[in-house]
Formats: sequence, structure tokens, C-alpha cells
Amino acid sequence: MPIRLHDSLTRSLKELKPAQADGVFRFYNCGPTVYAPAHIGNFRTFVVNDVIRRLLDLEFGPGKVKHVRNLTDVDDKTIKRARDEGRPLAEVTKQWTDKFHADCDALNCLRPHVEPTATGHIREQVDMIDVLMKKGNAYRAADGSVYFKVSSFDGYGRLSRVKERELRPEAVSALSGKSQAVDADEKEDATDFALWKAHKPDDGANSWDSPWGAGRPGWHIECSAMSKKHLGETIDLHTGGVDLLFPHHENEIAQSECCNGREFSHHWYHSEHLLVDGKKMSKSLGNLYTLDELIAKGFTAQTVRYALLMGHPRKQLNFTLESLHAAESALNTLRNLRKSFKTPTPAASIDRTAFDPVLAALKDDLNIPAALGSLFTIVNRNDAGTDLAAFDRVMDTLGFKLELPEAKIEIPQDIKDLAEKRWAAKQAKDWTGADALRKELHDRRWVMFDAKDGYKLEPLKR
RNA sequence: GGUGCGGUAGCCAAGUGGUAAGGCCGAGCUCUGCAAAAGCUCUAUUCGGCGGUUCGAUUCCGCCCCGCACCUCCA
Repeated sequence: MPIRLHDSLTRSLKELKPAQADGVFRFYNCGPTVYAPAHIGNFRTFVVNDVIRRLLDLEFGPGKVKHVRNLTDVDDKTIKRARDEGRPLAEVTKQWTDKFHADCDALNCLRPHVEPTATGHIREQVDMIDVLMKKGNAYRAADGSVYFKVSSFDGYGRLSRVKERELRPEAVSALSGKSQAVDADEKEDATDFALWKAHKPDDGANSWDSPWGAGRPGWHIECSAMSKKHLGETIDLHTGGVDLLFPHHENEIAQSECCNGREFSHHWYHSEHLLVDGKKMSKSLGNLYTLDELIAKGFTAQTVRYALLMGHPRKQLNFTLESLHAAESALNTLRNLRKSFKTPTPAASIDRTAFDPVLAALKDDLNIPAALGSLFTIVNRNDAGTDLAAFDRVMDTLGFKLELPEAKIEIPQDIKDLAEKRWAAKQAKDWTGADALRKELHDRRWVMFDAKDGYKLEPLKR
């Protein structure tokens, strides 16, 4: 059964398959800007893309998928951060790249095969801009910036239907307003966008030479240049969050197709935003979570991963602390369930198809909630068989690591002492004393779980 | 104003022209000094509202109401 996935360009379900003769599936996923910790909204997209990657590996074989995800390590935000902190840009972006990697690892996201950086591909970007200049798709403004001439590309707006949109009156005035004035004055048309940004004092040392003078690449050109270098002129699948649909991906198409003279990507996929408490995350609403903050609340990264996968990727998902609790319980059920499966003997005739409906749901437009539903349905009906390998294959595809022991938590000595006291009281059948100590532990946010021959301490979850 | 996506049980969330998956919570039971864990069982005569098409609509069509997002920083 082939993988079918919604294509944002044609707005239809299309089969995923490698177009080129070598049979390698070329997958480009827009990565983060490394200037701060990514929030869980960012991670919804990366976790969804991780499931795509795993599904592709399953379908075509791990060696037949090439996954590229970029790091934007030079732009207004990264430069501002470095300037504010008085540190070199490379140092700041390294710090946040490392953090991003650590978070991705915790969430059990597979590393892409190539993770190119914008600063590592200045020449490739300059080369592309050069071609666009020569072909008449770009022009140099008086200040040395280079802009893409949107009117030179007939296909512009096909992805985002930008021509069908009408600019809101406020948006029109904003274009001639203060924040846009610097660029807008230099541009021939308000819709043109920067390929190369002439050096400004605020950029500091972050400047590279180019045929058009010192400066730095615009944001959009990096993905065009890096996907071309690592995947070739035409790729099989390009993904990102919905907000990238316009202008980022629209602009990528314009640059790449004008430069290369051929289709840029066969397939486009955009995952919807994560909402927190019903609203888009934003600093002003104070509803922006990072992985660390959720872990500090006592949840594991696996729980966060599960919660991020509870909704259909193309629908907005409302994230709440309550949904995290639901995820935690569901994951726990899965964890217990796993213990009931057995490692099959090689010769045993086992049913490897038991979980096929789960995989089928994933292959049907990445319907993760349906896949999860199907998984539990199979289990509840006792149709799961006993094959651990079949079960694990499904868990692997979803990226759930059930066998991993949870991180060791430090238990303070005084808590340990209280627990010992209670255990002794219990052994002495001093129920009143034991209950009082249990309550005391609870007040200090620890829970004691009794077993036949011992006990376990866990911090109280909030 | 334009564009797009939604409104399904207390919460989250699939789905289909033929009578509602699943998860969480909750309840009951088993087990158990208590608690927890674990296991079992139960939990929408109903799918935003009003019309229409149809033998039959939550599913198709029309209108209306409500929510969210996007409209050149943004996963």
C-alpha cells in the first residue's frame, strides 16, 4: 500500500514516490532559526515530519530516503540576539543548535541525513542569485540589495493563491509604513523580496562578499540553494509549517524554478499550528511552552511527543496541560501492553499483519489519530497477537520509545527517611502512623507506592 | 475585507450516504491494611442551527451562527 499525502499545491491526495531513477526519495524539511529554544509548536511540526521520515524509511528502506533539514543561522533574529548579548553570531547559533538537537533527541526525532546551514552555503546562494540576475528575474537596488522580481515569474502565487487574496486595508498601509519603509523604498514593487541584503551597521561583522557588494543572503534563498546542493534541482517532498506556505515557500518556488528552469518540488506538505489553550502561542499571551518547561512540570519528552501527535497534522491542535495528562496515561497503557508481547522464535509462525491497519492509517494522509485509534481498537479486540516485533514496528514508526526507562529522579534524603519510617510503620501494622506518614509525604509532593516486598517513590505530578 | 481550516460525548479526537473508532476523565467490579498500580466492565438514540436532496444525512447541497489561523518576522 503506497503512502498517500495531501499536496498543498494541488490540494489533493498524491502518492509519495521517488521520481528519480536511483529510487532515492528526496525529502526537504524547513528547519528552525537557531536564536532561542524552540517551543512546542515548532516541535509539533518537527515531530510530524519525523513520522513522515519514519514512514518513508519503512516504505522505501532506510537507505532509499534522503532527508535534509536546514538550520537558519543568519537572519535578523539571530543577528539581533548576538548583538544584544555581545557575542559572535556563530557562538550564539551554536548554542541554540545544540539545544535544538538535544530537544529533538529527547523527543526521539531521527536526525536528518544532512543538516545544512545558511552560513555554510553562502557561495551556493550567491551562485543562484547570480543566475537569477543574469536571467532577468532579479535586480540590484541602489543600496546594493538584490531583489527577486515577482512579476518575472508567471507561476508566482500558485501555492498560496496569493493572487486570489486581497490585501487587508491595514496591510496595504503597513507596506508603506515605517517598518517596511527601508526595504520598500528600494524595491520596484512591494511584493518583491530580498535575495541579498546589503550590509547595514546593525549587521556588524556578519557580512559576506558578493558581486553586488557586502551583505548577507535573504531568508528564502537559503532553502533553494541548500536543497539544490544536497538533493538536486527537483525534490520529491518539501515540508514545513503552514505559516511557511506564504511567503517562504512561494518565494522558494519562484527562485528555484526561475533559476533551474524546472519543477522545484513534486509535493508540498504543511502541518497546521499548535494552539495553546485555544489560541496561537505568543509571548504576549504568555502561553508559549518549551520542552524544558514541560519537563520541569514532571512530564517526559515522550509524553510531549504523544500529545503533539494526538491531532491530525493538517488540523490545528489545541494543546493543554490536560492533554498532556491524557498522553501520559495512554502511553502508560501502551507501555504495560508491550509487556504482554513476546519475542518470537525465528521459526514461529506469527502474524505480522496484526497492526497493518495502523500503518494503513498513517499511509492514508498521515492520519495519526486514526492510527492511534486503530491501534487501541486492535488491542481491545485482542487481535494483536503476541508478536513483539510487529508491535515494536508500529511504535517505531510513530517514534514512541516505550522500553526506555524514565529518567532517574533524585530523591532527597529526608524524603527517603520519611519513606523508610512509613515502611517500618506499615510492617509493624501501625496503620495510623503509616497513613500519617503517607500524608506527610504527599504534602511534600511525593507519592509512595507499596508493593509486596518494597515501595517506590515518585514526585507528585502537578 | 480576502483566503483557508474547523464546530462530533465532561475534555481531546477519528470517521462514514445506512444508522457514531479510539484516548483521557468518571463510575462499578477484581485485587488490596489504606492508597496506588494492574486487569475487567460501563459511559453520545446523537454529530453548531435551519432548510433542501434522498427510502435513509452527522456524512451531499444551500443559508445562517460561532471559533481559529493566515494576508509578506513566524513550525
